[in-house]
Amino acid sequence: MIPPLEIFRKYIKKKGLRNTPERETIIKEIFSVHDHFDVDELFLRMKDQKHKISKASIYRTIPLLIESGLIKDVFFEDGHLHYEPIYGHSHHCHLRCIHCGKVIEFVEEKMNNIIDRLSQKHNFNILDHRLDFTGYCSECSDKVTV
Amino acid sequence: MIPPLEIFRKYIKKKGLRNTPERETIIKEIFSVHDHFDVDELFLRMKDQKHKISKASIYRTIPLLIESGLIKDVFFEDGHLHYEPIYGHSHHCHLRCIHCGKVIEFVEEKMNNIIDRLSQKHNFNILDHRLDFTGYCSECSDKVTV
DNA sequence: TTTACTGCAAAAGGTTTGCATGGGT
DNA sequence: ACCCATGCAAACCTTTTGCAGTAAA
Repeated sequence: MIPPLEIFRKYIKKKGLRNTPERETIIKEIFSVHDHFDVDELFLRMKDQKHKISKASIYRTIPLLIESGLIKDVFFEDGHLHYEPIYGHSHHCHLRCIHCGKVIEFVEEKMNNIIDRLSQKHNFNILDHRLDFTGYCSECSDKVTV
Repeated sequence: MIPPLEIFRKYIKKKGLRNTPERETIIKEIFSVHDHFDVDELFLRMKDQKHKISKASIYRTIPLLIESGLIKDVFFEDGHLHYEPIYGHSHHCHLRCIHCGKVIEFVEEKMNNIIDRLSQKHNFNILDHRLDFTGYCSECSDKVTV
């Protein structure tokens, strides 16, 4: 598999932009963990590792990462977007506990059928989808017996 | 069917809060059209009808409308959340064109099966879900032949 | 050498909040 | 009468932007 950094370098070259150490550091940090992140968390993760990269650079890099297919925004919570790395990971959906915040990821095989059917019926060129479930996980549904 | 206003009045009473003309006006305006809205649009719709209700009141009312099951937030776009009335409407999903913004709503019957299966498998008490598709609609996929 | 990128700080834009007034119960 | 809700404006928070300096290509 082509590594994320290579994907990004090709994208940058195609766009006639410039690659920088800051951008590569951001990508390395994002792909060092397969997990959701928001801008502030990513900023702090890099700060912990003595990488002094400004939030402005993170904000300016994120659209490039989305357009190159490396990450995508997965949900809006606490007043801001949360992202996750998608390159190299199969498309998955989320099951999120609204009490403890735990997220379970799973792959829903039936989605392809649904997409085919919808594309035909509504004459849509479907490029992406998101399927998310919210509720209480096993531990929390005991605690929160409303 | 119990009207939205009645639902809200019951909710308010149960919570020991107070009902106000402002809140009722907001609910009437939201349910006068079955369509997505954001805070600013709602504010302007009411302004057009000479209802001088502040944005602060809208922002303070929205959580009550969500908790009482009248509306929910459906997607984040252009830097803010968009809502839609859900009370009295069957649960539906969205097919959204990323070029012209057109939204098609549809009901996906298979979701109940998926929910049952997931609830069992992950021992989750699933309360809500959202399934959204994005891509190009029939008109736009011609224009945007990348 | 050109000009895109960075960091900083200021600005912008949406949402929340403090406060005095008003109004539901 | 109590005290929750309102409107206003200020505060808040996340994101964007202007600018001067820096560094890819």
